[in-house]
Amino acid sequence: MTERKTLKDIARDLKLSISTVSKSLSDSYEISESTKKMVKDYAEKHNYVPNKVARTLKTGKTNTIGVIVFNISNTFISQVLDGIHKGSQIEKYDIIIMQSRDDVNLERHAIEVLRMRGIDGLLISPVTYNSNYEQLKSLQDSGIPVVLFDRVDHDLQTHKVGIDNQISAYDATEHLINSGRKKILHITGKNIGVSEARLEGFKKCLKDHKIEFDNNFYLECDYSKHDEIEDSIIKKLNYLKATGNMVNAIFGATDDITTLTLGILAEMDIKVPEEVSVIGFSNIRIPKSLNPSLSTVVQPTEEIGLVAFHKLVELINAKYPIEDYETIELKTKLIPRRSSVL
Amino acid sequence: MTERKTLKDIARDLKLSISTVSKSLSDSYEISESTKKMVKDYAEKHNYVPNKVARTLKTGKTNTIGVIVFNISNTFISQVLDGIHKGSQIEKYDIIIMQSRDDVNLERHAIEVLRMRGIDGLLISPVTYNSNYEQLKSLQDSGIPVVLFDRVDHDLQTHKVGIDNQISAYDATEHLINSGRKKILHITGKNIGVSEARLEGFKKCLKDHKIEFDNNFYLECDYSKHDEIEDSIIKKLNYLKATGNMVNAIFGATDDITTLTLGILAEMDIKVPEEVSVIGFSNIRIPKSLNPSLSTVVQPTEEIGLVAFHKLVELINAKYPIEDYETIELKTKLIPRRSSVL
DNA sequence: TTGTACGCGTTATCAT
DNA sequence: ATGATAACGCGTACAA
Repeated sequence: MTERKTLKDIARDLKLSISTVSKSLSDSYEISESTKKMVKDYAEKHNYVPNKVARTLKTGKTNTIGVIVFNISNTFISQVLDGIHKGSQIEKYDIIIMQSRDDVNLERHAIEVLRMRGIDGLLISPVTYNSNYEQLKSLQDSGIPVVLFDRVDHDLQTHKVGIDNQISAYDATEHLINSGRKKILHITGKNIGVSEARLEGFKKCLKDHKIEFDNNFYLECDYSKHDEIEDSIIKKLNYLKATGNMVNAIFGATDDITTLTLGILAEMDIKVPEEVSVIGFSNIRIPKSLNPSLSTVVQPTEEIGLVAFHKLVELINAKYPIEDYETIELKTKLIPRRSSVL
Repeated sequence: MTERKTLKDIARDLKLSISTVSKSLSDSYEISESTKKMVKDYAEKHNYVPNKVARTLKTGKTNTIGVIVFNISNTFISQVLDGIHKGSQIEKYDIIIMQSRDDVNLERHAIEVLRMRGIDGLLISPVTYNSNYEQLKSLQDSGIPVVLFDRVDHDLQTHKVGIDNQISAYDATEHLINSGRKKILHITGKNIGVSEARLEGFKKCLKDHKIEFDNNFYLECDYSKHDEIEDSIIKKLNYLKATGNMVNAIFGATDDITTLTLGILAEMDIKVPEEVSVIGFSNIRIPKSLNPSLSTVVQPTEEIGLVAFHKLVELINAKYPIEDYETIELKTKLIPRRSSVL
């Protein structure tokens, strides 16, 4: 077992002082070319790797940012993470990812862990409206900037990066209405920071088309009990069917909900789009492989991650506290496919 | 902006020594209950959080493990990561994830970064057979254990956690043959550490059924050029069609390949399974929402992550160097659905 | 029961 | 051009 070399080891072996070695490796102008070359060669040969932990302790810069999401294996999230990762490659930041699993307490724990470990900044898609406001605020106050993404419905004063939820929902709803459907079931997640704006867009569209919002055509799923989502959708559809009040269209407010719904409809042998049209927010890469190909509101997932990351780095590097925070709403794209077109 | 409190601050404020404070917070028996209470209360009130960086420098333990995968947003990978995460919650480890993007040089860079930053262990799904063998070996030699998962076709001596690729492929192939298909196109990734065993299982099954392996019915996709995979599949299918040598079944060796293939077949208006049966390795959560519902070899993704993680922790905590490494092959499950059943 | 002093590996300041 | 030394925050052996 070969232990890691340190500056001290090299200094001893080369009969130099630690500081000379340190300066050589960082290519300081104070050191002669010959010495630099000798040190570098020696370091290379014995594959010296600087100890970032020590450097961090000294400089106070961790060169690490924390990311808190509800679930890494969610397709939308994993694509946003991809964007964040791309940014981090350019800016030389490491990424630590923590999951909240849509549980406020786990989210608080994640924030605590990241704070202890030391991060230069935090990207977070919060569990609910204003979840852990105090903790995030305190993190900010201690000099660690925070940027919100995706679920931006939160009172924390900072940059926020999401999409124009209301407009996107409006457009998707209108697409259903224009194809002749008026009995639209709206399925969404409970209090997940985007649901409200999407519902508003949905309602506004109904109103503009003189359709009354029917509370029977509304279902809220509890994201913190992820396994129950499927059941609650099944129950709702069965109920509507049994009461002779079946819808002819479904609006899915998240990608989990939308793809689950498609599978359920297939199992219930309900024809899409003949009997029920479906449109949804979705970011799976395979909507065209779905049954049937799914009409979707596509979010610029990678871009969300990338933009949020750059905004965070901007805050990290800011010399003076920023007061002028902005909320960035990226554009979505409506892609009609077979699930909503007869 | 409120700066972070340190032990020193608390000691000063409470007129105690740093070590008394330190010992109080770690609940040392040496300190009187009253002092401990006072210190803890004060720390709580001023929300003191210990500096993990300093602790790491002192103890040499980072309580962090590194994970290197080719792409976090791949469904299979993100589910494995989920398993790793679950394990880390129990064992109180932090996770740093790096992406290799199926590029040997990026993989090497990731290893370097993790080594600098300091990790207690590494989980890796390597880019190719024996990729960065030297670096991984050297990491091991410096006392950082490494565990391979998923792509375990690598000469590094260590624990490896994957699936019984050969048997799984054999069973999937046999399923196609039993449903009457003999002209089977095998689509796989080039040199990705699982492809070989899966191909072997495939070939063995053909042989056992007295079907000759036809090189025309074999396609290798370059994973490091991910965008080109779709094109190469389309080209292959068109070629087979044009030469009047179309297959009546497709075996997809990875989930990316399989779902892409389904989408392509739909666009080419080739009926599945009437004209072409499809079976594949896949771990998307929605195979039953696919078009048509996809027959799959389901891998125990989360379990792979969990087991690999626990094996790694075992190595980290091992008092003496382990010589007796094991390769764990978890069981897969074949789920026939509409894509392969007439 | 509490305090003193040192070291982890690095960077930075100040001498030589 | 090179070296000595302090400091980052914590844990711990040892002293009081």
